[in-house]
Amino acid sequence: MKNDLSKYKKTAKSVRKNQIRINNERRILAAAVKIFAGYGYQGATMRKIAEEAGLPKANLHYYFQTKEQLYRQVLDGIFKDWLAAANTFDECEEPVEALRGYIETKMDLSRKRPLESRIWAEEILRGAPLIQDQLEQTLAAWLDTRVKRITDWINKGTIQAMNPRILMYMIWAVTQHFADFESQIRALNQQQ
Amino acid sequence: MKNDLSKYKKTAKSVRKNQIRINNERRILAAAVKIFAGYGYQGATMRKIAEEAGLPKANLHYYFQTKEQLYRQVLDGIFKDWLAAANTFDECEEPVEALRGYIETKMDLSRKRPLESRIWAEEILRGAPLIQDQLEQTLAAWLDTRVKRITDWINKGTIQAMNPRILMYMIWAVTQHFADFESQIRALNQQQ
DNA sequence: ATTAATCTTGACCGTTCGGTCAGGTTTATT
DNA sequence: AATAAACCTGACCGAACGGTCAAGATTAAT
Repeated sequence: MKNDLSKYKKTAKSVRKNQIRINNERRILAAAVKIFAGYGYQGATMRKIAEEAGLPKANLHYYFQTKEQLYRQVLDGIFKDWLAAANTFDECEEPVEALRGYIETKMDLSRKRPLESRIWAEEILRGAPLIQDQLEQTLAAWLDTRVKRITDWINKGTIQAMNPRILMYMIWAVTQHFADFESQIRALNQQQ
Repeated sequence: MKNDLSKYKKTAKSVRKNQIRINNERRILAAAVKIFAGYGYQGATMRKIAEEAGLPKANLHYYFQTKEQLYRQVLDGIFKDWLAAANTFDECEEPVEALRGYIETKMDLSRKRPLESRIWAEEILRGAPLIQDQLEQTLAAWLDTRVKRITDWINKGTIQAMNPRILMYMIWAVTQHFADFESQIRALNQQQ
């Protein structure tokens, strides 16, 4: 098998991946993000990604065996960013500060990485065929602990009572909306 | 040209489209909504739509010359529903009632027609290649008049001051989120 | 310097796509 | 009953898709 990574463990030096591999994988992943965001999974073609990366198509298949594997790695990267941003929720004890910090971090993410937000949105739109497991396990667990935290605040009377789960959905909806629906917002803001 | 509709104007009876044509166009459009919503524009194939409609593929091309024309008609239908719902905004003089009515109508639309909402979302996600004109003209005009109405309320002191445009974006974001991200919400709600 | 591992790539393959078309069938008109 | 208009559809087409492969080029290890 060409891409069996165990071979890299033979020598001390190649414990880390070769620099060529690192560079090319990065280039391909960056190109894949652009193309997947612009055309969707089905609309994106290996040819377009190869052009964007400035490499021959066959070379992409050397580093990522299939289009689906490449797409999975893109999704994994997005999910990691998502979770990293999510942890800002725990940095403050005070509900106002915690929520404000989380919302600001999410807005920053939408502003700085709109392409990733759109890839995520399209995956969910299609029924989350590839990331349902991660949603039901990792993300659901993350949400549960935060829901409990908000519930504690409500019980202590620190904040007004409401459905914590719905609150989180609304925060996600609004913050991601500005990345996902950017073309609509730009069209509407344009005149005046 | 096979589908030149001017031929229907020859006789009094055929001023309206033939019943066969009406029925089949409806069947095809209904199937197209399901398939476009489930797979996206690129992922949807004429073969899948034909299967869903229970018709041979060649028959689809008899009523809709190209895949893009079929897609455009689907989008037009969605846009009309969208605008019809939007007009409930004007039914009340009171800001609280007007906004509540509008939000409820939008939520109803998300609940009853989630497929259409997802098709719209995907079109925007891809940069609105086919509906940019409608966004910049019809929808922008609609939004402008409502923004002015909200601004009037603010100036009269009837409601708290805020950015009316952003308010509308937030309403859209939250109401449509429950249709567009349904699979994520279902995955997260599932455990408890 | 030699060998082995890794990387590169043009050419190619089977499949599926949107779309066409000839020719038959059904429906409407006279 | 005859003619015309509308409808139907299996078979087919060129293009583009994801993916493969053999053979050469480059880099690393000895």
